[in-house]
Amino acid sequence: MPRLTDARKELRRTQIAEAALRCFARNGLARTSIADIIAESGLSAGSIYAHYRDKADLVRATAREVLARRADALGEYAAEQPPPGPDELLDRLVAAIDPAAARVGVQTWSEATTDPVVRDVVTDMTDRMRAMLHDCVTAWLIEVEHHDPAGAREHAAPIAHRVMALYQAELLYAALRSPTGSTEPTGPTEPDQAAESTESTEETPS
Amino acid sequence: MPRLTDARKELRRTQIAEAALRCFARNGLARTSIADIIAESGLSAGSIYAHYRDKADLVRATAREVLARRADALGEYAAEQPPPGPDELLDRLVAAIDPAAARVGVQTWSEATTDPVVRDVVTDMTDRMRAMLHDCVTAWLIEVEHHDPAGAREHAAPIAHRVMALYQAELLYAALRSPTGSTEPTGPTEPDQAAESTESTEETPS
DNA sequence: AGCCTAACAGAATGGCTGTTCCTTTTGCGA
DNA sequence: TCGCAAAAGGAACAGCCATTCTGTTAGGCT
Repeated sequence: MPRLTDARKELRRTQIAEAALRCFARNGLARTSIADIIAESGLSAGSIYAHYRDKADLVRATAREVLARRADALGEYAAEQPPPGPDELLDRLVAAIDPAAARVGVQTWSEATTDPVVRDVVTDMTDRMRAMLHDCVTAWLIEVEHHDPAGAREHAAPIAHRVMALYQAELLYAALRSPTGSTEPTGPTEPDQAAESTESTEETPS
Repeated sequence: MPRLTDARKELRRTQIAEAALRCFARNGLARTSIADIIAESGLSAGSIYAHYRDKADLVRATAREVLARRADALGEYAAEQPPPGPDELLDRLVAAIDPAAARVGVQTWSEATTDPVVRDVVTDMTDRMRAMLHDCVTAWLIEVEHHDPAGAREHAAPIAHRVMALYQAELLYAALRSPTGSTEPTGPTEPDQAAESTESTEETPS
């Protein structure tokens, strides 16, 4: 094959990224192997490594994807006229949460704890979303609440901060509420039995 | 050695768990190998496996530990007289956040996404903390705000929910703000600067 | 249409990881 | 104090996993 056209190349990249996303949502970032992604995407190792430098690169790409999708949703809501108020905005954002994406989102936060690149992606996206919220709340204060335009932005800042925080908490709750990972999609592996309680307290009198 | 006395056994368990905690805070749950924990604790594989069934068991134990520590801090604040209001309670909780513990806490959330046992631990602890907040806010409403005792509990519920959510979001921010892990297996973690004062929002959450 | 090159498939590999096994040591009960 | 069994040490091991390599194929450019 010659160098693929940009459109086709991007198509393959998203094909891989979405397969990875499904795997991550199912089994978590750490417990997803390249073999899993190969099985899920229907491609091969060679193909994947032709499009992503390594696994960390793929993780970063999906992290960007998940966060960007969220930011897009927010931007959509925030651009409406008249500008929605903070409570309504939060309600809409929460209602639009996709459990699978929420799981991967939380995993992304964890990854950000360790990987500086992912951390920057997360903080950038968070700041961007907060800025959009800030704009929206400011517009709402002025246009709907008839707040004094002079101090509106300043007044809106803590509100935007709070909406962002509450949204992220709801994201966490959605991730925890949704069912835990299933077995692998293909392959005859025995279903892993969940470990029983593992705490100490040996009551054996021996 | 015969079966160790209970006190000594628990001592070894916490010695291992705290070494693991440092490793997790430094490199993350997934990137921490048993070899790392061996090096950090100064013990051996045989010793570790005498006290914990496997790595997952150790992870679960540290997850419990981290969350329990947080719940204890909350319980301490909430038991004060007169009962602190939601804003002050949140400020205190946020000020008491330890960056290393916050990192491991976020990693715990991620693990809860995949491991049903950890998920139950996280949800149980979250519910317990929320219940404590609920009690505290109820007492505050009645004793400080002179709210009608009849509907106080009902009125306090959404407030407690919000405080919990805002606290968890601040935990996330602390985890992202703190420096990313080093590669050195150095011993004690140096305390990072605590979060600045969180501006109190204009009013109690509606 | 035809070539040329990069995408792709799939096996090979080497390093690392969790866990176990066996030996040595040592704390505790008697 | 003595002895024993459990705990600690640490090497060994088996399996997995990310990545690479070698052909093979097929898409775009001329």
